[in-house]
Amino acid sequence: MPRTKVNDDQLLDSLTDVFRTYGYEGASLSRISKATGLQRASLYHRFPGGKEEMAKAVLERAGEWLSSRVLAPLTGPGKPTERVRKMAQELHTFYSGGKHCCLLDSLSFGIEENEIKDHVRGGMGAWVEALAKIARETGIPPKKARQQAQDAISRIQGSLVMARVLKDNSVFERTLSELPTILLSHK
Amino acid sequence: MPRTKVNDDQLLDSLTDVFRTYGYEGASLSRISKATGLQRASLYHRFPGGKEEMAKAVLERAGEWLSSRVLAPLTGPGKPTERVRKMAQELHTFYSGGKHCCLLDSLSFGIEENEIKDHVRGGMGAWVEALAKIARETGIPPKKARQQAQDAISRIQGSLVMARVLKDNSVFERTLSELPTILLSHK
DNA sequence: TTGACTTTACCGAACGTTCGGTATATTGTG
DNA sequence: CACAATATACCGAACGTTCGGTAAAGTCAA
Repeated sequence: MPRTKVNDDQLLDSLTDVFRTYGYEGASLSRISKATGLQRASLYHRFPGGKEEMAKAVLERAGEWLSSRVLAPLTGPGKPTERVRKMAQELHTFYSGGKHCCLLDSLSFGIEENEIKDHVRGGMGAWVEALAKIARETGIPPKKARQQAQDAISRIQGSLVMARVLKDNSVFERTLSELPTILLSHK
Repeated sequence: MPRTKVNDDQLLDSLTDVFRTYGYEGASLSRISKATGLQRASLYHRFPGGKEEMAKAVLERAGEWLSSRVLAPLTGPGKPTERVRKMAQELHTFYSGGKHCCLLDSLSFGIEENEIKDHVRGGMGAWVEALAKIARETGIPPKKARQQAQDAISRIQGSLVMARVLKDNSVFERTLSELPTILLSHK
């Protein structure tokens, strides 16, 4: 069989880039075609379900990425503080130092309630839960642990918004460096 | 001459709603037409410059709103803590308790660098500066004051994102209630 | 007061372009 | 050849925008 022009991983990389930059609606097939180097029909060959299937595949892989790289360090060995610092490192890579938008934000923007939004909601919910868990492990009461987990993610999301609006990723960088304090403070 | 079907204020209200929900690209003339009750051609009578002029008018008014209602209390009478609490109240109204997106976020999403994005950037910059100023007034060193101002806005933006994704405004509500602490902490 | 004239607000229809999606043809490899 | 992968050409619908025209309110001379 003829060699694929781009392999699945490269394809999903490009798709992820378009979806997180433009959102679901804004990710037109023209933009996707240009970003991937494949014509419309080729895209429909790889994703018979069209744009929605592309978005779901992107979300699927991002979810695996979140689990295996961002959340996994939280349950690994080492002191909790050190584990959170490790997560911050992974987040720095994931968001390219604040230059990228969050897929969970982009893909939930400007669309009606649907499966994609459900998927996104589930992803963020899992993230909150994972952060709350490690906070509880350090002896923080459940309710407070949950609040600090929410605050941590809220600050990550907010700093990414500020980075995009202000074209300045300094708040994002500082937020990541303060993550252990934000999440594990016993005050 | 004939009566206007909707006055300028009502018109801008509807426009604001569409732009902050769908972003610039996502705010199609069809959606705008439906939201305002005016046909496409009528919209071009009110805004000869088209969609871009509509967005600029919306931003203009939002900027005035920000200055007169959100930022003004910060320079008014009363203890700093009380003034920040007042701003939080206004923000609660502005964002309808977290049910609305932030226009600065929506309108800077998914578009290339242009006048609108400049306008948005200026608005957020002014907001940061106003918050940093009141923090400095309480004796917080300039650098730390600026960081706390950034954190305050970062948390507001992030909690609005979370409210949209999770369909739960509790983080937003709590963030507003903690604003005085976030902004004016001397720790 | 009347009727002609101007101004203003709005609308229906159409412009060329792009949208998401598809049917068909071409290409390249086993 | 068989068959997967990509490309070409096209579809109806929606995009932002423009144009010609209609109806209502204001102006003003007769």
